[in-house]
Parts: sequence; structure tokens; C-alpha cells
Amino acid sequence: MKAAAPPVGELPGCPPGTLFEGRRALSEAGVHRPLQAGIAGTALGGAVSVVLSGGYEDDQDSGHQILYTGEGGRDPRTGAQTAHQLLTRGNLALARSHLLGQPVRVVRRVAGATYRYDGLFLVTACWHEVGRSGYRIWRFLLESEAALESEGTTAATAAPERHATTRLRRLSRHGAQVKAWHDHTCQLCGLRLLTPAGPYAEAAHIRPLGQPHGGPDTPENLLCLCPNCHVQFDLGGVGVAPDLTLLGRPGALRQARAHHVDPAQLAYHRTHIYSEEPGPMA
DNA sequence: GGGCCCGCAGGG
DNA sequence: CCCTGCGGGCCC
Repeated sequence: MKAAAPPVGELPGCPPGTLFEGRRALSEAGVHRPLQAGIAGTALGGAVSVVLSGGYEDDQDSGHQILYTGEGGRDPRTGAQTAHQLLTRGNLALARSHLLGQPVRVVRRVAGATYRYDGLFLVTACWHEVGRSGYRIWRFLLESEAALESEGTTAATAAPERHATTRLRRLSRHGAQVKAWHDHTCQLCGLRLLTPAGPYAEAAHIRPLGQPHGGPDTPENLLCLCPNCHVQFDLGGVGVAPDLTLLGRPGALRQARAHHVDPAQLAYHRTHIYSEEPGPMA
């Protein structure tokens, strides 16, 4: 008999705002089981809850948006980063939540040993960067589900489009042009996906638009991709080397005469989105 | 199923 | 500030 998967989402009798005295109480209520770790969950099932206790200087918390730093690689005595953070344990769990579009319970330490359950958040971005220490750290953007919903129902919102997954994808003004240059052929795998209404392709930003990445909406920052390659590219399973050969699979980036791809954006994707780590089910 | 390793505690 | 801690995921 396998242990029951930890419950995801809202817990009955525990609405946002519920207070807990100490980690023990949090644990016994099932809101956040571990007594010390900040991330709860499994490598396959994803993260189910996180605790923000202000331990990371780099974390930013603006209420509905939280920039969360992954775990590991720190000296337990000094807290200094002394090794790369790996996509394992809690970091992998959060990356799985991103992939699965699975909500994460967020708990904040509000004073002393008092913790407050603050509702469900989605992992809307997942990337890595090299910090001042010279070591790689993983970062996760958590956004309040409630805030995302009200954003979606606000008629005034412009370009952002959220699909079934939590990947934030925005429409490009130059998408049609880039697709035309490539005749709707995927630049990664060469597929030209046919439908009765015509060939289908997607315009994929190399360096994602908007925070935290801040990529430009220009043709030089776009690729013409099939839906499968688009997903894998956005989630870091495939990258493009400086010589335009592919990373993570055989092949090379297909080019069109009129379409200049900015090497700097490909470099950004390599150093922040693409990851060589094979993942739990490779 | 058992040990091992780990962490945004908590108190002294 | 330092050290003991405890449950849980995960690998053997």
C-alpha cells in the first residue's frame, strides 16, 4: 500500500487567513507538513505548500506575486551560497507544479512563530540564474490564484494570455510575419502541421516577455515552432547553442533568409530557461 | 521497509 | 549565536 499523496489545494475548514501558532500546528493541520523545510511535496507529484519566513534576502513579496528562491547549496552555518542549486527535492517539486499547473498553498510567517495560510498560488515562471556568489540558484514566480482570476475578468487587460498550463504566453505583433517567413515550418523539428484551414505554427518568444524576463516583442526574439516544440522550448527541455545546433536533442535551428534571430536572446534562453538536468522521468 | 540525509525551527 | 531536533521523501 502506497502512502497517500499529500493533498493539493484548499483544505476543508482552513480558509485563507487562518492562523497557526508554530510549525507544529501548521504540520498537524496538514497545511504544511515538514517541520523545518520550506517546500513540501514530491518529485513526481509536485509541490503542495511553501512557507515564507523571510530567510532569503533575494525573495520579494508584493502580496499577490512572490519571487521565491529554491533550496540547497547553502552553508547551514552562514547561509551563504557555496554550491549550485540542483533541480532536485523541493526545487524539482516546484518545477513540477509549474509544469502541471498545480496550485501551491502559501504560508507566511507574520510574526514570531505565528504563521498565516494565505491561499493558493500558481507557479507562473520557473528559471535559473547565477547569483553574486557565482553559483546557480533556482527561482520561482508564485502568483495568487485569486489575483490571476480577477486579472482575467478585467476587460482592460491587454495582451497577456494564459493557457491551460501556467505558462504565461503573450501574443506577438510579429507572429504572422515570422510564421510566413518559415512557411509555418517548425524551426526545431521541421514539422509543418497541416489542418483543413491551413498550416499551423506558433510564434514563440525566445526570451519571454514581461517579468521576470523582460524580453522584447521583436521578430529577432521569436521562433516559428510547432506546438510540441514550443512547450518543450518554453519549459527548458531544448535549447540552441551559439553555432545553432540544438541542445538536449540532435539537430540544428532551421533558418529563413529574411529572419534574423538574435544570438543574445538565444544566450538568455540557454542560461536561464534551458536546463541540462534530465528530470525525474527521463 | 529501514536508514539516511536534509531543512526558511526553536530554544537556550 | 550555536546546537539539537523531527518528520518526511527517497534511495538502497
